[in-house]
Amino acid sequence: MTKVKSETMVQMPDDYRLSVGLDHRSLGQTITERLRDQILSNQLKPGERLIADDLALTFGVSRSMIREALLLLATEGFINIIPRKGTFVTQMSAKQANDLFEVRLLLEGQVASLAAERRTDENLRDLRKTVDLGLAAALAGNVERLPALNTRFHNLLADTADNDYLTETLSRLSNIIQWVYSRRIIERSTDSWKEHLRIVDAIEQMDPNAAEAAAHDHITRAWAAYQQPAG
Amino acid sequence: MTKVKSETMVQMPDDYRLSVGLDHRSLGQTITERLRDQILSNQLKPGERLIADDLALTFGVSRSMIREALLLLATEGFINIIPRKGTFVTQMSAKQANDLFEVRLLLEGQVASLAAERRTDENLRDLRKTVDLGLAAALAGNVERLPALNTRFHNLLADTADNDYLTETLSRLSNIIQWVYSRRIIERSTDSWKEHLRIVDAIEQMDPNAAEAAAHDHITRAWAAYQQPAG
DNA sequence: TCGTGGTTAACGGTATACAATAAGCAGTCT
DNA sequence: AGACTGCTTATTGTATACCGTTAACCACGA
Repeated sequence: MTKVKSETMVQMPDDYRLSVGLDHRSLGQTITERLRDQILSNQLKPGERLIADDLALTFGVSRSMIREALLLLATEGFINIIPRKGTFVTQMSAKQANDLFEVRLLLEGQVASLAAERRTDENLRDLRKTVDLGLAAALAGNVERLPALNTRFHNLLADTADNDYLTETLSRLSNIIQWVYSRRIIERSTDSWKEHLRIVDAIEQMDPNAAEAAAHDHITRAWAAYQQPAG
Repeated sequence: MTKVKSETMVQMPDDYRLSVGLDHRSLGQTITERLRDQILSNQLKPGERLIADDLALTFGVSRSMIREALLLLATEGFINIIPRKGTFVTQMSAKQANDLFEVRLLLEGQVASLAAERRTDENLRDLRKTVDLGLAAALAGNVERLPALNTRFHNLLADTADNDYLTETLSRLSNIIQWVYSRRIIERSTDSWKEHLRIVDAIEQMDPNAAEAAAHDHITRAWAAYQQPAG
């Protein structure tokens, strides 16, 4: 936005962003999100076939944008592109869900641990505020606010851990995790937020081991709930 | 971790693949690989701008395919798409390299640990064979074979750990790891393969903690070498 | 030296075309 | 009836042409 220093270098825009991968973009990105939302909200069901032309029509964009979105969603694991056969919403096997759980356990534990090492007072304040809101909402049965708060909490944790790659890796998985676990999230929301609280407590004490343990505990309980026969 | 039980679900093509995300496809995929190779081999240098039209011309494909490839490479972190400004080969800061190291340490440690728990005799045989080849090649100064063997070793480890998500997450990072660390890999190749050997020994004993420790040690040494002033 | 405005190259996105292929259907043969 | 065969159609993969928008460059004048 200010001066462009033209050096004898390979050309670089001066507001070059250090962040990993792509940043915000509009249409393709937007379509990706809208499609992902439809998958998350179960409007598009596992196993269902996605037809590019139809999607282009319903979203009112060109097929190029749909292709772009499908490609991205495939890298996130939401859909499965089988060349020349079609694109299908992913159906997760029990083994895959378990694999996902293992990875989540690992990553969230590390995030909590790093967050405990590196937190600032401001981080802590934000985390506390979010946990307060989340716990209150859970107790009040205010379920529609919970997913957003949950996402916020995990994003704050990631920020606090201050590792771009870890954050990106985890956030890549977190959408799909949310998808898999969603059917159980609501009914254990109060417990879940109490567990969040324990993580934040450990972070406040700057105790990495306790934070990691609390995160592991949280994920393990979520997993146990998920595995219980649906009721 | 064994059989997949097929449930009564929505329509599924009968050769539906269980794997995560997209599978093989040709052109876009091919272009992605070729571009990635050019980045890995430093033909395209960090900070360099990539112009879609030019790439389309030089690769002899349409801009659509280039866009597709660029999108994918951006998700892998090799390039950085800045809307309305351009696409640039990623330039990694010291902090980012460090972030990457932390994540790698975590993931490789977990892979080694799981591999130690779950290995079969066949896994072990394959790992040993690869390490033997790698160590021999390193000692013989046969450097051109090392990258492929290294990749093979890590792929075998991932297979042994038997967790699709972990494998995919790690492999997504491994390309870029290879890129970052490449300038130092060759000069410590013998040490590196001796460290691999220690990982395999621990896996043979099915000792997860030892395997994880050996993996951590390996990554930490690679990191230390990377950080030394270039010579 | 600093703006200021015009020009241009590249990008974001659309529309359209076409070959290749998978899937379904119709009819045929046994 | 059931299996085989070939036609038809829907959809994908890829290319191309096109246009509005914007960032970068350039020249000029104060």
